[in-house]
Amino acid sequence: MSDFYSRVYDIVAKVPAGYVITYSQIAYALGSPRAARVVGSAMRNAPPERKLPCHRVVNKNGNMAPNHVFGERDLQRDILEAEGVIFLPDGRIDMKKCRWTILLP
DNA sequence: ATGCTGACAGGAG
DNA sequence: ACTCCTGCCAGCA
Repeated sequence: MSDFYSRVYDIVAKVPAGYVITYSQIAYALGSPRAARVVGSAMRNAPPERKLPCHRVVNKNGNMAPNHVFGERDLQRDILEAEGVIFLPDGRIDMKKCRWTILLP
């Protein structure tokens, strides 16, 4: 596993239940603000043994990853709702209230 | 080894 | 407001 991926996982692991974080936030925290895409790849290749809360990683619009990634349609949404994440009437996450801010070293 | 792809996002036209 | 182009980096053909 690359160092970059490991750091991504490390950050994702720190996101508490009831909050979400964006791909770009993670990329920024890693020193590569434009590597949001790589963060997505990292999630796709996420090692199950780390039991990462990948459902808490969303895009800046407050939308979750395409349904096909989690297998079942809208599964990610169900999990997030169960954790206390607030959804807007249009089906997007209320980023204003649920966005987690990374504690920078 | 070379090149294309992708759970994204920001800047330019 | 919307479309296109580019950055980033591990995987896979």
